[in-house]
Amino acid sequence: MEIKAYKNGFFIENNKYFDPYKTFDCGQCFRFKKTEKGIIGVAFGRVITIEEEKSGCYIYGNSSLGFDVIKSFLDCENKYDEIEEFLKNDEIMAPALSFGCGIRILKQEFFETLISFIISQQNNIPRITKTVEKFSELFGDKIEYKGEIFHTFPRAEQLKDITVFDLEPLRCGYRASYIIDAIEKVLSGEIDFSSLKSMDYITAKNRLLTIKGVGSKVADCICLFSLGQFSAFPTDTWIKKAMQQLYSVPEKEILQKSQTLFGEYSGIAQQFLFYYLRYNKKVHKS
DNA sequence: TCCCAGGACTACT
DNA sequence: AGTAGTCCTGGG
Repeated sequence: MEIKAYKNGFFIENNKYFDPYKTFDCGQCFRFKKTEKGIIGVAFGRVITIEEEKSGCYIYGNSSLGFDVIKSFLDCENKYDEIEEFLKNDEIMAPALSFGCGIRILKQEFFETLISFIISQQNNIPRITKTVEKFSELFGDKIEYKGEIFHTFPRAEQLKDITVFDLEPLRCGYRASYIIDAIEKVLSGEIDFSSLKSMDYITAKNRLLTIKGVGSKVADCICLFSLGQFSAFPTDTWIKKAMQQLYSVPEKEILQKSQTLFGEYSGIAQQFLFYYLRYNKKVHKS
């Protein structure tokens, strides 16, 4: 997908394989919201807006955005037309692909993804959003943009010496101690983004599993949404039900089956399935 | 009041 | 090795 520098921002010409609303509303990120014109939120320490016009999308930041950063964030390199075409060979997936066409996998900041998806367990999206927002308010940097206050998601260094007590305002319950463990492991270098990025999917996932509160599902979310591991197939309760009912796969074989069905694009298939299920709650009863 | 929500841990067999 | 119970919290 082509992205061009335009004034002090960027422009993406109308493209059926980039729908900002679907992309930011398919559950992969928690810090963007709808506006009248498009989407606004915080990532990479900046306020980012995406506004849809007749000819395409304009992307701006409160301060200048690196071309490479935004290109990577929106996963401009991958060819979603080809990927979707490939996944459409599976007739069960086909309707989900048509329905969700335009979803892209965001490549998000590692630390934010790690903490956000720890918070996400046994939780619902509105509350996850609130908790992540509160976390940023408490520990991140304040940004004022067009009369509105935003907060960056804190870097690990900004969270030195915090305890579960400091997280009490989050009201995130037992997850607080998990967050503390994650912060400690990142600060000690035990969990290190650049080394994780250099690992293959399975090795990276296993390393992530050493963090308390990070199980298979959360680890897969981190692999997919921040490490660019598209083989990852986050299996939450919805996906579990769908795989059991649509593909008649026993629970234990879901991950394996995803690899044979979708291979290196498992993560993309997962997002389309998830988006489809959330809006067509057919496969909801056990 | 009880039950559950985009899981994971712990303590049992 | 595999699996129930349990865990914080807020909304229905």
